[in-house]
Amino acid sequence: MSKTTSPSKPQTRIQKRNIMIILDAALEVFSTYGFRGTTLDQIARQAGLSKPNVLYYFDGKEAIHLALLSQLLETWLVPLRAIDPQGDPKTELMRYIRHKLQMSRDFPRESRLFANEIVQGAPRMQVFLQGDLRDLVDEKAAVIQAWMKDGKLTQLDPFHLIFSIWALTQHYADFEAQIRLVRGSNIAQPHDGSEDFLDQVFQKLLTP
Amino acid sequence: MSKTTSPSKPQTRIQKRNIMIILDAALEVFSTYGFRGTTLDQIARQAGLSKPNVLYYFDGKEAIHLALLSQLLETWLVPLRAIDPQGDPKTELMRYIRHKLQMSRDFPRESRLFANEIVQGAPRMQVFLQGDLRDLVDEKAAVIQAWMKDGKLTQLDPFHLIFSIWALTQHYADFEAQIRLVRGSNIAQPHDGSEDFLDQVFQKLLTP
DNA sequence: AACACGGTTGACCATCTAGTCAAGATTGTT
DNA sequence: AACAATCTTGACTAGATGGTCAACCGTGTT
Repeated sequence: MSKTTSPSKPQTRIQKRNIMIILDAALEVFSTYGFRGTTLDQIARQAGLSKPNVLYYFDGKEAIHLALLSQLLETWLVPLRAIDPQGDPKTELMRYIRHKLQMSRDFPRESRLFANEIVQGAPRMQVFLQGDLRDLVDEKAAVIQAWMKDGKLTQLDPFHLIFSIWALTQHYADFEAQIRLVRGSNIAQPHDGSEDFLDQVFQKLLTP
Repeated sequence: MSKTTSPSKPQTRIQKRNIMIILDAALEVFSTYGFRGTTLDQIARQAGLSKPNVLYYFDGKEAIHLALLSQLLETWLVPLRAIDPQGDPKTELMRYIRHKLQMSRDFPRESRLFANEIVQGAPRMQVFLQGDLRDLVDEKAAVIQAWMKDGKLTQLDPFHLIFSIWALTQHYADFEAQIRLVRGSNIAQPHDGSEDFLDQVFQKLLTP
Protein backbone atom coordinates (compact mmCIF):
# COMPACT_ATOMS: atom_id res chain seq x y z
CA MET A 1 0.00 0.00 0.00
CA SER A 2 1.35 3.37 -0.97
CA LYS A 3 1.96 5.97 1.68
CA THR A 4 1.51 9.13 -0.34
CA THR A 5 -1.22 8.23 -2.77
CA SER A 6 -4.02 7.81 -0.26
CA PRO A 7 -5.93 11.07 -0.58
CA SER A 8 -8.45 10.02 2.05
CA LYS A 9 -6.50 11.05 5.15
CA PRO A 10 -5.50 14.70 5.32
CA GLN A 11 -1.83 15.44 5.86
CA THR A 12 -0.57 16.70 9.19
CA ARG A 13 1.68 19.75 9.33
CA ILE A 14 4.74 17.57 9.91
CA GLN A 15 3.85 15.37 6.95
CA LYS A 16 3.38 18.34 4.67
CA ARG A 17 6.66 19.88 5.74
CA ASN A 18 8.74 16.71 5.52
CA ILE A 19 7.29 15.57 2.23
CA MET A 20 8.16 18.96 0.79
CA ILE A 21 11.66 18.82 2.25
CA ILE A 22 12.21 15.35 0.86
CA LEU A 23 10.92 16.22 -2.60
CA ASP A 24 13.10 19.29 -2.74
CA ALA A 25 16.16 17.36 -1.62
CA ALA A 26 15.39 14.57 -4.08
CA LEU A 27 14.97 17.05 -6.92
CA GLU A 28 18.36 18.49 -6.12
CA VAL A 29 20.03 15.09 -6.13
CA PHE A 30 18.12 13.36 -8.94
CA SER A 31 18.60 16.30 -11.29
CA THR A 32 22.33 16.24 -10.65
CA TYR A 33 23.06 12.52 -10.61
CA GLY A 34 20.16 10.90 -12.45
CA PHE A 35 18.00 8.14 -11.08
CA ARG A 36 20.57 5.40 -10.73
CA GLY A 37 23.29 7.83 -9.74
CA THR A 38 21.27 8.94 -6.75
CA THR A 39 21.30 7.10 -3.43
CA LEU A 40 18.74 7.23 -0.68
CA ASP A 41 21.49 8.26 1.71
CA GLN A 42 22.24 11.27 -0.49
CA ILE A 43 18.60 12.31 -0.48
CA ALA A 44 18.34 11.80 3.27
CA ARG A 45 21.51 13.80 3.93
CA GLN A 46 20.35 16.61 1.64
CA ALA A 47 16.99 16.63 3.40
CA GLY A 48 18.56 16.57 6.84
CA LEU A 49 16.65 13.42 7.75
CA SER A 50 17.60 9.84 8.44
CA LYS A 51 17.14 7.27 5.72
CA PRO A 52 14.41 5.31 7.53
CA ASN A 53 12.68 8.60 8.11
CA VAL A 54 12.64 9.32 4.40
CA LEU A 55 11.25 5.86 3.81
CA TYR A 56 8.58 6.57 6.37
CA TYR A 57 7.13 9.12 3.97
CA PHE A 58 7.78 7.40 0.66
CA ASP A 59 7.59 3.77 -0.37
CA GLY A 60 11.05 3.86 -1.88
CA LYS A 61 13.42 5.58 -4.22
CA GLU A 62 11.21 4.86 -7.20
CA ALA A 63 8.20 6.43 -5.44
CA ILE A 64 10.07 9.66 -4.72
CA HIS A 65 11.18 9.88 -8.30
CA LEU A 66 7.70 9.19 -9.56
CA ALA A 67 6.23 11.85 -7.28
CA LEU A 68 8.67 14.40 -8.67
CA LEU A 69 7.98 13.45 -12.26
CA SER A 70 4.21 13.53 -12.06
CA GLN A 71 4.36 16.81 -10.18
CA LEU A 72 6.53 18.13 -12.99
CA LEU A 73 4.64 16.82 -15.97
CA GLU A 74 1.51 18.84 -15.37
CA THR A 75 3.53 22.04 -14.97
CA TRP A 76 5.24 21.26 -18.22
CA LEU A 77 2.01 21.21 -20.20
CA VAL A 78 0.60 24.49 -18.92
CA PRO A 79 2.38 26.95 -21.21
CA LEU A 80 1.76 24.85 -24.31
CA ARG A 81 -1.89 24.46 -23.43
CA ALA A 82 -2.12 28.23 -23.04
CA ILE A 83 -1.51 28.84 -26.74
CA ASP A 84 -4.77 30.39 -27.89
CA PRO A 85 -5.96 29.58 -31.42
CA GLN A 86 -7.98 32.82 -31.36
CA GLY A 87 -5.01 34.98 -30.36
CA ASP A 88 -2.48 36.69 -32.57
CA PRO A 89 -0.17 33.96 -33.91
CA LYS A 90 3.13 35.68 -33.34
CA THR A 91 2.11 37.00 -29.93
CA GLU A 92 0.96 33.58 -28.82
CA LEU A 93 4.13 31.84 -29.93
CA MET A 94 6.44 34.50 -28.53
CA ARG A 95 4.61 34.28 -25.22
CA TYR A 96 5.07 30.52 -25.23
CA ILE A 97 8.76 30.87 -25.99
CA ARG A 98 9.31 33.42 -23.24
CA HIS A 99 7.38 31.30 -20.80
CA LYS A 100 9.45 28.21 -21.60
CA LEU A 101 12.66 30.19 -21.29
CA GLN A 102 11.55 31.54 -17.95
CA MET A 103 10.85 28.02 -16.70
CA SER A 104 14.29 26.97 -17.82
CA ARG A 105 15.75 29.88 -15.87
CA ASP A 106 13.60 29.56 -12.74
CA PHE A 107 13.39 25.78 -12.55
CA PRO A 108 16.61 24.42 -13.99
CA ARG A 109 16.58 21.41 -11.68
CA GLU A 110 13.19 20.36 -12.97
CA SER A 111 14.42 20.80 -16.51
CA ARG A 112 17.45 18.64 -15.86
CA LEU A 113 15.39 15.97 -14.12
CA PHE A 114 13.35 15.82 -17.30
CA ALA A 115 16.44 15.87 -19.51
CA ASN A 116 18.08 13.05 -17.57
CA GLU A 117 15.01 10.91 -18.09
CA ILE A 118 14.68 11.59 -21.78
CA VAL A 119 18.33 11.24 -22.70
CA GLN A 120 18.19 7.80 -21.14
CA GLY A 121 15.22 6.79 -23.25
CA ALA A 122 12.37 8.12 -21.10
CA PRO A 123 11.76 4.74 -19.43
CA ARG A 124 9.46 6.28 -16.82
CA MET A 125 7.64 8.76 -19.05
CA GLN A 126 6.51 6.80 -22.05
CA VAL A 127 2.87 6.85 -21.08
CA PHE A 128 2.89 10.60 -20.57
CA LEU A 129 4.87 11.38 -23.71
CA GLN A 130 2.77 9.29 -26.06
CA GLY A 131 -0.44 10.20 -24.27
CA ASP A 132 -1.20 13.67 -22.93
CA LEU A 133 1.82 15.40 -24.41
CA ARG A 134 1.39 13.86 -27.81
CA ASP A 135 -2.27 14.82 -28.01
CA LEU A 136 -1.51 18.37 -26.99
CA VAL A 137 1.37 18.68 -29.44
CA ASP A 138 -0.79 17.35 -32.25
CA GLU A 139 -3.49 19.84 -31.38
CA LYS A 140 -1.20 22.85 -31.22
CA ALA A 141 0.71 21.80 -34.32
CA ALA A 142 -2.61 21.90 -36.17
CA VAL A 143 -3.28 25.39 -34.82
CA ILE A 144 0.15 26.57 -35.95
CA GLN A 145 -0.33 24.89 -39.30
CA ALA A 146 -3.59 26.79 -39.78
CA TRP A 147 -1.92 30.08 -38.89
CA MET A 148 0.77 29.41 -41.46
CA LYS A 149 -1.78 28.60 -44.15
CA ASP A 150 -3.40 31.95 -43.46
CA GLY A 151 -0.04 33.55 -44.17
CA LYS A 152 0.33 34.89 -40.66
CA LEU A 153 3.57 33.01 -40.03
CA THR A 154 6.44 31.70 -42.09
CA GLN A 155 5.66 28.30 -43.58
CA LEU A 156 7.54 25.78 -41.45
CA ASP A 157 7.03 22.26 -40.22
CA PRO A 158 5.05 22.96 -37.03
CA PHE A 159 6.41 19.90 -35.22
CA HIS A 160 10.00 20.88 -35.90
CA LEU A 161 9.12 24.39 -34.84
CA ILE A 162 7.85 23.14 -31.48
CA PHE A 163 10.90 20.92 -31.04
CA SER A 164 13.17 23.85 -31.84
CA ILE A 165 11.50 25.92 -29.13
CA TRP A 166 12.03 23.13 -26.64
CA ALA A 167 15.63 22.65 -27.72
CA LEU A 168 16.56 26.31 -27.55
CA THR A 169 14.89 27.12 -24.26
CA GLN A 170 15.80 24.00 -22.31
CA HIS A 171 19.37 24.12 -23.54
CA TYR A 172 20.13 26.93 -21.12
CA ALA A 173 19.12 24.80 -18.15
CA ASP A 174 20.15 21.35 -19.32
CA PHE A 175 23.54 22.31 -20.69
CA GLU A 176 24.20 25.04 -18.18
CA ALA A 177 27.46 23.41 -17.11
CA GLN A 178 28.74 23.57 -20.67
CA ILE A 179 27.76 27.18 -21.16
CA ARG A 180 29.23 28.16 -17.84
CA LEU A 181 32.54 26.45 -18.53
CA VAL A 182 32.85 27.55 -22.14
CA ARG A 183 32.02 31.15 -21.35
CA GLY A 184 34.14 31.12 -18.23
CA SER A 185 34.22 34.31 -16.24
CA ASN A 186 33.13 36.30 -19.28
CA ILE A 187 29.60 35.93 -18.14
CA ALA A 188 27.85 35.87 -14.82
CA GLN A 189 24.82 33.75 -15.66
CA PRO A 190 24.44 31.26 -18.49
CA HIS A 191 21.09 32.87 -19.24
CA ASP A 192 22.51 36.34 -19.83
CA GLY A 193 21.29 37.59 -23.18
CA SER A 194 19.23 34.48 -23.89
CA GLU A 195 15.89 36.29 -23.90
CA ASP A 196 17.02 38.97 -26.34
CA PHE A 197 18.63 36.35 -28.52
CA LEU A 198 15.59 34.08 -28.69
CA ASP A 199 13.35 37.07 -29.27
CA GLN A 200 15.48 38.06 -32.22
CA VAL A 201 15.65 34.53 -33.59
CA PHE A 202 11.96 33.79 -33.48
CA GLN A 203 10.81 37.25 -34.54
CA LYS A 204 12.89 36.87 -37.64
CA LEU A 205 11.97 33.25 -38.17
CA LEU A 206 8.22 33.61 -37.73
CA THR A 207 7.72 36.81 -39.73
CA PRO A 208 6.79 35.77 -43.27
CA MET B 1 49.98 1.37 -14.18
CA SER B 2 47.48 1.86 -16.96
CA LYS B 3 46.90 -0.88 -19.47
CA THR B 4 45.79 1.13 -22.46
CA THR B 5 47.86 4.27 -22.21
CA SER B 6 51.24 2.68 -22.80
CA PRO B 7 51.90 3.51 -26.43
CA SER B 8 55.29 1.75 -26.34
CA LYS B 9 54.07 -1.80 -27.01
CA PRO B 10 52.14 -2.30 -30.21
CA GLN B 11 48.71 -3.87 -29.88
CA THR B 12 48.12 -7.44 -30.97
CA ARG B 13 45.21 -8.27 -33.25
CA ILE B 14 43.26 -9.69 -30.32
CA GLN B 15 43.88 -6.56 -28.27
CA LYS B 16 42.78 -4.31 -31.08
CA ARG B 17 39.64 -6.31 -31.67
CA ASN B 18 38.63 -6.67 -28.04
CA ILE B 19 39.34 -3.07 -27.11
CA MET B 20 37.13 -2.02 -30.00
CA ILE B 21 34.41 -4.45 -28.96
CA ILE B 22 34.54 -3.23 -25.37
CA LEU B 23 34.45 0.45 -26.31
CA ASP B 24 31.51 -0.11 -28.62
CA ALA B 25 29.63 -2.05 -25.96
CA ALA B 26 30.46 0.55 -23.34
CA LEU B 27 29.28 3.36 -25.60
CA GLU B 28 25.99 1.57 -26.05
CA VAL B 29 25.48 1.13 -22.32
CA PHE B 30 26.95 4.38 -21.01
CA SER B 31 24.94 6.45 -23.48
CA THR B 32 21.75 4.73 -22.38
CA TYR B 33 22.22 4.54 -18.63
CA GLY B 34 24.83 7.17 -17.80
CA PHE B 35 28.04 6.52 -15.91
CA ARG B 36 26.62 5.48 -12.57
CA GLY B 37 23.69 3.69 -14.15
CA THR B 38 26.06 1.42 -16.03
CA THR B 39 27.55 -1.73 -14.54
CA LEU B 40 30.62 -3.60 -15.67
CA ASP B 41 28.48 -6.70 -16.02
CA GLN B 42 26.27 -4.88 -18.49
CA ILE B 43 29.26 -3.82 -20.53
CA ALA B 44 30.73 -7.32 -20.41
CA ARG B 45 27.45 -8.91 -21.45
CA GLN B 46 26.98 -6.42 -24.29
CA ALA B 47 30.53 -7.09 -25.41
CA GLY B 48 30.11 -10.85 -25.17
CA LEU B 49 33.06 -11.11 -22.80
CA SER B 50 33.47 -12.02 -19.16
CA LYS B 51 33.86 -9.23 -16.64
CA PRO B 52 37.44 -10.13 -15.67
CA ASN B 53 38.22 -10.20 -19.35
CA VAL B 54 36.97 -6.67 -19.77
CA LEU B 55 39.11 -5.64 -16.83
CA TYR B 56 42.07 -7.29 -18.47
CA TYR B 57 41.94 -4.62 -21.15
CA PHE B 58 40.91 -1.64 -19.07
CA ASP B 59 41.88 -0.54 -15.59
CA GLY B 60 38.26 -0.12 -14.56
CA LYS B 61 34.93 1.39 -15.33
CA GLU B 62 36.30 4.89 -15.06
CA ALA B 63 39.08 4.10 -17.55
CA ILE B 64 36.62 2.80 -20.15
CA HIS B 65 34.49 5.89 -19.77
CA LEU B 66 37.50 8.14 -20.02
CA ALA B 67 38.69 6.35 -23.15
CA LEU B 68 35.30 6.93 -24.78
CA LEU B 69 35.18 10.57 -23.80
CA SER B 70 38.65 11.52 -24.96
CA GLN B 71 38.06 9.64 -28.21
CA LEU B 72 34.89 11.65 -28.62
CA LEU B 73 36.14 15.08 -27.66
CA GLU B 74 38.55 15.39 -30.53
CA THR B 75 35.88 14.39 -33.03
CA TRP B 76 33.62 17.01 -31.55
CA LEU B 77 36.01 19.85 -32.26
CA VAL B 78 36.68 19.01 -35.89
CA PRO B 79 33.67 20.64 -37.55
CA LEU B 80 33.97 23.80 -35.48
CA ARG B 81 37.65 24.04 -36.23
CA ALA B 82 36.83 23.72 -39.93
CA ILE B 83 35.04 27.07 -40.04
CA ASP B 84 37.20 29.12 -42.36
CA PRO B 85 37.51 32.85 -41.64
CA GLN B 86 38.39 33.35 -45.31
CA GLY B 87 35.35 31.49 -46.60
CA ASP B 88 31.89 32.81 -47.32
CA PRO B 89 30.20 33.44 -43.97
CA LYS B 90 26.85 31.87 -44.69
CA THR B 91 28.38 28.93 -46.51
CA GLU B 92 30.77 28.24 -43.66
CA LEU B 93 28.08 28.36 -41.00
CA MET B 94 25.59 26.32 -42.98
CA ARG B 95 28.27 23.71 -43.57
CA TYR B 96 28.98 23.62 -39.85
CA ILE B 97 25.29 23.23 -39.05
CA ARG B 98 24.82 20.43 -41.55
CA HIS B 99 27.92 18.70 -40.28
CA LYS B 100 26.73 18.87 -36.67
CA LEU B 101 23.29 17.59 -37.66
CA GLN B 102 24.88 14.73 -39.54
CA MET B 103 26.92 13.79 -36.48
CA SER B 104 23.78 13.84 -34.39
CA ARG B 105 22.14 11.51 -36.89
CA ASP B 106 25.10 9.18 -37.47
CA PHE B 107 26.48 9.08 -33.93
CA PRO B 108 23.52 9.52 -31.59
CA ARG B 109 25.12 7.37 -28.92
CA GLU B 110 28.16 9.61 -28.79
CA SER B 111 25.90 12.63 -28.57
CA ARG B 112 23.96 11.12 -25.69
CA LEU B 113 27.14 10.11 -23.88
CA PHE B 114 28.13 13.75 -24.07
CA ALA B 115 24.67 14.94 -23.04
CA ASN B 116 24.58 12.63 -20.04
CA GLU B 117 27.86 14.07 -18.85
CA ILE B 118 26.88 17.68 -19.31
CA VAL B 119 23.41 17.47 -17.83
CA GLN B 120 25.03 16.07 -14.72
CA GLY B 121 27.42 18.98 -14.47
CA ALA B 122 30.23 17.77 -16.72
CA PRO B 123 32.28 16.39 -13.80
CA ARG B 124 34.68 14.59 -16.12
CA MET B 125 34.91 17.20 -18.85
CA GLN B 126 35.66 20.44 -17.07
CA VAL B 127 39.25 20.58 -18.23
CA PHE B 128 38.25 20.05 -21.83
CA LEU B 129 35.32 22.45 -21.76
CA GLN B 130 37.18 25.33 -20.19
CA GLY B 131 40.34 24.58 -22.13
CA ASP B 132 40.38 23.48 -25.75
CA LEU B 133 36.69 23.98 -26.42
CA ARG B 134 36.56 27.38 -24.82
CA ASP B 135 39.56 28.65 -26.76
CA LEU B 136 38.09 27.40 -30.00
CA VAL B 137 34.68 28.89 -29.29
CA ASP B 138 36.23 32.24 -28.42
CA GLU B 139 38.19 32.17 -31.64
CA LYS B 140 35.25 31.29 -33.85
CA ALA B 141 32.94 33.69 -32.07
CA ALA B 142 35.37 36.46 -32.98
CA VAL B 143 35.34 35.33 -36.59
CA ILE B 144 31.54 35.36 -36.66
CA GLN B 145 31.52 38.74 -34.92
CA ALA B 146 33.77 40.15 -37.63
CA TRP B 147 31.53 38.75 -40.36
CA MET B 148 28.55 40.40 -38.75
CA LYS B 149 30.31 43.74 -38.49
CA ASP B 150 31.00 43.52 -42.22
CA GLY B 151 27.25 43.18 -42.71
CA LYS B 152 27.54 39.71 -44.17
CA LEU B 153 25.33 38.16 -41.49
CA THR B 154 22.50 39.27 -39.24
CA GLN B 155 23.81 40.99 -36.12
CA LEU B 156 23.46 38.43 -33.35
CA ASP B 157 25.34 37.44 -30.22
CA PRO B 158 27.85 34.98 -31.70
CA PHE B 159 28.04 32.88 -28.53
CA HIS B 160 24.31 32.45 -28.39
CA LEU B 161 24.36 31.66 -32.08
CA ILE B 162 26.86 28.86 -31.52
CA PHE B 163 24.87 27.55 -28.56
CA SER B 164 21.70 27.59 -30.63
CA ILE B 165 23.38 25.50 -33.29
CA TRP B 166 24.45 22.99 -30.68
CA ALA B 167 21.00 22.94 -29.10
CA LEU B 168 19.11 22.46 -32.33
CA THR B 169 21.35 19.81 -33.86
CA GLN B 170 22.00 17.73 -30.76
CA HIS B 171 18.36 17.80 -29.76
CA TYR B 172 17.53 15.25 -32.42
CA ALA B 173 19.93 12.74 -30.90
CA ASP B 174 19.70 13.58 -27.21
CA PHE B 175 15.91 13.86 -27.05
CA GLU B 176 15.24 11.23 -29.67
CA ALA B 177 13.06 9.28 -27.25
CA GLN B 178 10.82 12.28 -26.76
CA ILE B 179 10.51 13.01 -30.46
CA ARG B 180 9.83 9.39 -31.22
CA LEU B 181 7.13 9.07 -28.58
CA VAL B 182 5.49 12.43 -29.25
CA ARG B 183 5.38 11.88 -32.99
CA GLY B 184 4.36 8.25 -32.58
CA SER B 185 3.92 6.30 -35.76
CA ASN B 186 3.43 9.51 -37.75
CA ILE B 187 7.08 9.46 -38.51
CA ALA B 188 9.67 6.82 -39.21
CA GLN B 189 12.80 8.57 -38.00
CA PRO B 190 13.09 11.41 -35.50
CA HIS B 191 15.42 13.11 -37.94
CA ASP B 192 12.92 13.21 -40.79
CA GLY B 193 12.71 16.74 -42.07
CA SER B 194 15.29 18.08 -39.66
CA GLU B 195 17.78 19.05 -42.34
CA ASP B 196 15.27 21.02 -44.39
CA PHE B 197 13.95 22.65 -41.24
CA LEU B 198 17.35 23.74 -39.94
CA ASP B 199 18.33 24.93 -43.40
CA GLN B 200 15.23 27.09 -43.50
CA VAL B 201 15.74 28.39 -39.96
CA PHE B 202 19.36 29.40 -40.33
CA GLN B 203 19.06 30.71 -43.88
CA LYS B 204 16.38 33.05 -42.68
CA LEU B 205 18.17 33.88 -39.45
CA LEU B 206 21.58 34.58 -40.90
CA THR B 207 20.50 36.60 -43.94
CA PRO B 208 20.65 40.27 -42.92
C1' DA C 1 -1.33 12.09 34.05
C1' DA C 2 -2.27 8.76 30.80
C1' DC C 3 -3.09 7.36 26.42
C1' DA C 4 -2.88 6.88 21.39
C1' DC C 5 -1.04 8.11 17.45
C1' DG C 6 2.42 10.06 14.61
C1' DG C 7 7.20 10.43 13.96
C1' DT C 8 12.15 8.89 14.34
C1' DT C 9 16.16 5.97 14.33
C1' DG C 10 20.21 2.54 15.17
C1' DA C 11 21.13 -1.77 13.86
C1' DC C 12 20.49 -4.96 10.63
C1' DC C 13 19.92 -7.75 6.10
C1' DA C 14 19.99 -9.21 1.20
C1' DT C 15 21.58 -7.91 -2.93
C1' DC C 16 24.39 -5.65 -6.15
C1' DT C 17 28.70 -4.10 -7.90
C1' DA C 18 33.74 -2.86 -8.81
C1' DG C 19 37.59 -5.09 -8.67
C1' DT C 20 41.06 -9.29 -7.55
C1' DC C 21 43.38 -13.55 -8.18
C1' DA C 22 45.17 -17.82 -9.19
C1' DA C 23 44.66 -21.27 -12.32
C1' DG C 24 43.85 -22.76 -16.84
C1' DA C 25 43.33 -22.15 -22.09
C1' DT C 26 45.03 -20.24 -26.39
C1' DT C 27 48.30 -18.34 -29.50
C1' DG C 28 52.59 -17.39 -31.68
C1' DT C 29 57.52 -18.52 -32.12
C1' DT C 30 61.39 -21.35 -32.33
C1' DA D 1 56.94 -30.29 -29.92
C1' DA D 2 58.00 -27.15 -26.41
C1' DC D 3 58.05 -22.90 -24.46
C1' DA D 4 56.66 -18.18 -23.28
C1' DA D 5 53.55 -14.73 -23.70
C1' DT D 6 49.02 -13.52 -24.14
C1' DC D 7 44.40 -14.24 -23.06
C1' DT D 8 40.34 -15.98 -20.37
C1' DT D 9 37.55 -17.11 -16.44
C1' DG D 10 35.16 -19.14 -12.04
C1' DA D 11 35.24 -18.04 -7.58
C1' DC D 12 35.95 -14.70 -4.48
C1' DT D 13 36.11 -10.13 -1.53
C1' DA D 14 35.05 -5.59 0.30
C1' DG D 15 32.11 -2.09 0.23
C1' DA D 16 27.89 0.27 -1.26
C1' DT D 17 22.98 0.48 -1.43
C1' DG D 18 17.81 -0.17 -1.02
C1' DG D 19 15.00 -1.48 2.26
C1' DT D 20 13.23 -3.52 7.05
C1' DC D 21 12.16 -3.61 11.88
C1' DA D 22 11.59 -3.26 16.62
C1' DA D 23 12.17 0.00 19.87
C1' DC D 24 11.94 4.58 21.24
C1' DC D 25 10.53 9.64 21.27
C1' DG D 26 7.14 13.69 20.77
C1' DT D 27 2.70 15.75 20.55
C1' DG D 28 -1.94 16.58 21.23
C1' DT D 29 -6.26 15.06 23.45
C1' DT D 30 -8.95 13.59 27.20
